[in-house]
Amino acid sequence: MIDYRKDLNPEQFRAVTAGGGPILVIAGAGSGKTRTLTYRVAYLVESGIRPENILLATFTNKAAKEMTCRVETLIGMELGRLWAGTFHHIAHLILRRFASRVGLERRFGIMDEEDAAHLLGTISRSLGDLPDEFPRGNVIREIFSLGVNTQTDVEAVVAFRYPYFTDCLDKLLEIKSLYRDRKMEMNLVDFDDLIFYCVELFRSCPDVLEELAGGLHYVLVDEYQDTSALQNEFIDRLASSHRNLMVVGDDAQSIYSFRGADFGHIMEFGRKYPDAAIYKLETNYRSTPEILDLANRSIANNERQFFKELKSIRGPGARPALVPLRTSVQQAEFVAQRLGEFVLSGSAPGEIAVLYRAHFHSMELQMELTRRSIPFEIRSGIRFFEQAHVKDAVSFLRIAANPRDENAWMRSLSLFGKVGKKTAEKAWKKVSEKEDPLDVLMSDEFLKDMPKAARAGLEEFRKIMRGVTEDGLDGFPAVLLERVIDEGYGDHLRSRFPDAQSRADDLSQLSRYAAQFRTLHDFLGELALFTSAAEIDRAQGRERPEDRVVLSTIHQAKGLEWSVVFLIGCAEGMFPLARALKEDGGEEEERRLFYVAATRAKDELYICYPSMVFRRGLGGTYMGPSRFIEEIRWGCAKQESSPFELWQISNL
DNA sequence: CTCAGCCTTCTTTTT
DNA sequence: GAAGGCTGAG
Repeated sequence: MIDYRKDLNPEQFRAVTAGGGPILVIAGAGSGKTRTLTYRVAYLVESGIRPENILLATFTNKAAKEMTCRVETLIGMELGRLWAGTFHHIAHLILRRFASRVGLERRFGIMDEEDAAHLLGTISRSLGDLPDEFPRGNVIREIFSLGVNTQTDVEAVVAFRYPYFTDCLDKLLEIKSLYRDRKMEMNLVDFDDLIFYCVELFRSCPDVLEELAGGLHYVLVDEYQDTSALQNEFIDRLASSHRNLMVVGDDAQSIYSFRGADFGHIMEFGRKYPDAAIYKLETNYRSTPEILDLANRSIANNERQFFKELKSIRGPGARPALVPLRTSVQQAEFVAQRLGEFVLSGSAPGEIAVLYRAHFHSMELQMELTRRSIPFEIRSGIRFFEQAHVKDAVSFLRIAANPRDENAWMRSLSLFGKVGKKTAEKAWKKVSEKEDPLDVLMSDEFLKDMPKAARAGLEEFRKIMRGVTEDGLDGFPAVLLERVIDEGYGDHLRSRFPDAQSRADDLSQLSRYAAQFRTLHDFLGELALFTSAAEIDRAQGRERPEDRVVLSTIHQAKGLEWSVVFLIGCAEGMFPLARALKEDGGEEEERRLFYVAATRAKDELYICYPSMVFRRGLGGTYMGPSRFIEEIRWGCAKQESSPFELWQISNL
């Protein structure tokens, strides 16, 4: 039995042992939010609620995995059929079961963002001559996505967020409808569709909703401040039968408005559910008072927020260091040197993180760390499944799983010598005429009137596809993936990439991951929703020992903590990022991001900024320190009362 | 007509 | 560092 009183503070205890009904938990940074949620699940299970009657929605796969593990450790048993996962994951499970009720085929495939953007680009180009300022595929995708997530139409999104595309509106609407048709033809859905179709399903099929919501006695939502309108309706409906909905979040840490998140949802939860109980967690266990003081002073500059006062329970520590530097190269040298000193004095590298606003802010540091052979783990940049070679190899499997997936055909075909866009298109045309494109591929007819030069390549393609399809759909995904590599993709890698070995290693890792899935559909479905190699490691329970310094964007650092945090690139224009300030409420969102970054640190915080920023073309420009630094310093003329310790460069 | 290689452009944040 | 556009070669 768990001793809740002993393990939890009074604030947490009240939230964990609360009764039913709607509950809002405002959880400040480092106040034990995850602890509260995991104990709540444990508490429910110990009170006799069956795991399959509990739903726990999170934002990342990692958070879901971590929380289930922690609950299992707490209660000393496996949770089996607990509904835990990201919104997309849960929606995916539901949609597989009820696809036909919303007009989808049961075996639909999932497109990632890159595929979606590419398809949208192709569609818009097919509309003929477009002005140069017409949005590119990835921008169109963003516009549509924002529309779906905020539950508004394209007109509204363009009017409020993209007024400069007003002239393109008619074309955009046309593209949207073509996009919908093409997805249907190809039997594909995009990320947003997963949730959107579920909500449609709930709206139009009360019997389905009743069945699902009836089974969910308790619904818990993590990171509620980052939910979109669409996700909100999804959650509300799932909790509609029993109304035992507990949402946990912190309005001060809402940082995803760019993809439709609206922390208005957390602010207005009490109005939507007038009988909601509200609990606040305001004790911070993580950071020293000095670090917390800095964070509190910063966020105080925001107008729209819940009032709360985070208190540290820790003894005094060092003031956060403010480190002015001349250039980003010097900044990289400083961080690398300081890291070296920490490691020499016995700190574990895994207890240290370097955070930044945007991927490319870490370029110089990456080079410097490599030069000094300081091992680091980078949690940003290209995501594992979006790397070309991973998508290439997987595209053969996608054809096998869903022969109508034109994207996959085009991608695979184009990989071979002398097969370009035109030949690939021609091949697809021929193959898609018949009911089963794979039959045509294997027949003699396939090579007829194909360009002579391309025949060898097409033959190679056919060889791989034969390997992948000969067992029908009964082959194990891991085996099929190996076959793609053995039957020719391995050669392709070696001939094309200088780093073929490391790419091949990626694929073996992928194949090991694939081994846990029985069918191709299970594998491909999950694959689209996972995002990083690190997540594969975690999913397989072999997280490596923390022997590396972590480099991460602030976004990806949310919910994590380190003993020492370096926040780099705190120059005006880099952070807040000039482009983000153009958005409505952009400054406040950037400040929340600053708040998230600062509150990741337990013991020491270094805030670094280069004063010279090199920009493309025009040499170096002088940039002052971030306004987030200046506004905190303002009014603290005396160095003794400043929240910062100014770092002397001569230390370098 | 088709492909491949070179050039320019842009690079916020992510399930 | 990658994706689209342009141009020369086949």
